[in-house]
Amino acid sequence: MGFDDICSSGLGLGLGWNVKQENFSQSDLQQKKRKSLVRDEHFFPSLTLGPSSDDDARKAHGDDQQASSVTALSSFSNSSVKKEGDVEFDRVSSRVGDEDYEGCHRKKLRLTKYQSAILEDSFKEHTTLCPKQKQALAAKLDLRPRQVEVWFQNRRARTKLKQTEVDCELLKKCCETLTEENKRLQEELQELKSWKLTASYCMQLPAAATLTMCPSCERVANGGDGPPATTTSIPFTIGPKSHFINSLSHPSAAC
DNA sequence: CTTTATGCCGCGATTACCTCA
DNA sequence: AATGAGGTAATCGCGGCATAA
Repeated sequence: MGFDDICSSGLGLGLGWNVKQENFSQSDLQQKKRKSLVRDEHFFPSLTLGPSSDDDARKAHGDDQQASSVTALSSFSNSSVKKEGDVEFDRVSSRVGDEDYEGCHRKKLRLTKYQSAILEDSFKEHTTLCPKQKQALAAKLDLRPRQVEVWFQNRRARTKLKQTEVDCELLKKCCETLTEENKRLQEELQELKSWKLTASYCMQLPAAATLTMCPSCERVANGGDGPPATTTSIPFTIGPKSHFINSLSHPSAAC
């Protein structure tokens, strides 16, 4: 990968979040729309009591993992009942969740392959969900909407983390390339400086003694012995940079 | 029009659980 | 069997935004 490749990769030094921020700004728009939706629509969380539905769902999905007791930890509580029918119901109940978990530590749900696959597919389509989509997805996967919401949040976080790592790597490479370039330019500058010294020294000497012949292209400058066939009337002048620098350091490689 | 209160949502940081080597 | 590491679901707290009063 060359320097140009790296620098044209669209990566800015501000850590290129362009794509993602686009996504988020879109989601912001969605969010704004959503907020107006929320007030007009009523979502009714699907409450299940006991683990049976979970088991059924897992059987139906051909799950190979043990059914967790998540449903048993569902948002069924006094506070939940009070807020049933409220849009905020699921979120509020889940945030009060720890108290609902019968005073025990939280259990951890392990998503099935089927659930993960569906969620992944959905994430590919849109990284954020409107309440309707969330509700539908939750119903489809037999999860609580809050769980779907959490999954999307964590998924976004993982994506961002991965992207950060990728950007970090690119920046590292970019830094290495620039360091190399800097080193090369420093060396070139040194050569130019040393040539300048040499040139100013030569200018102080008689032309005949110094300007004889370019060792590479064999062009003779004013030597004073009459013009040979290949002689030009142009004094030995500075050639193109590369020629000149090379002829100083590696005379044989010049021209 | 401005201010204040409220609700909703996403995010970052963190915790807690689970699996696997 | 014990254990440490890694993955990830779940929680907490905060800030931004929209809306109603």
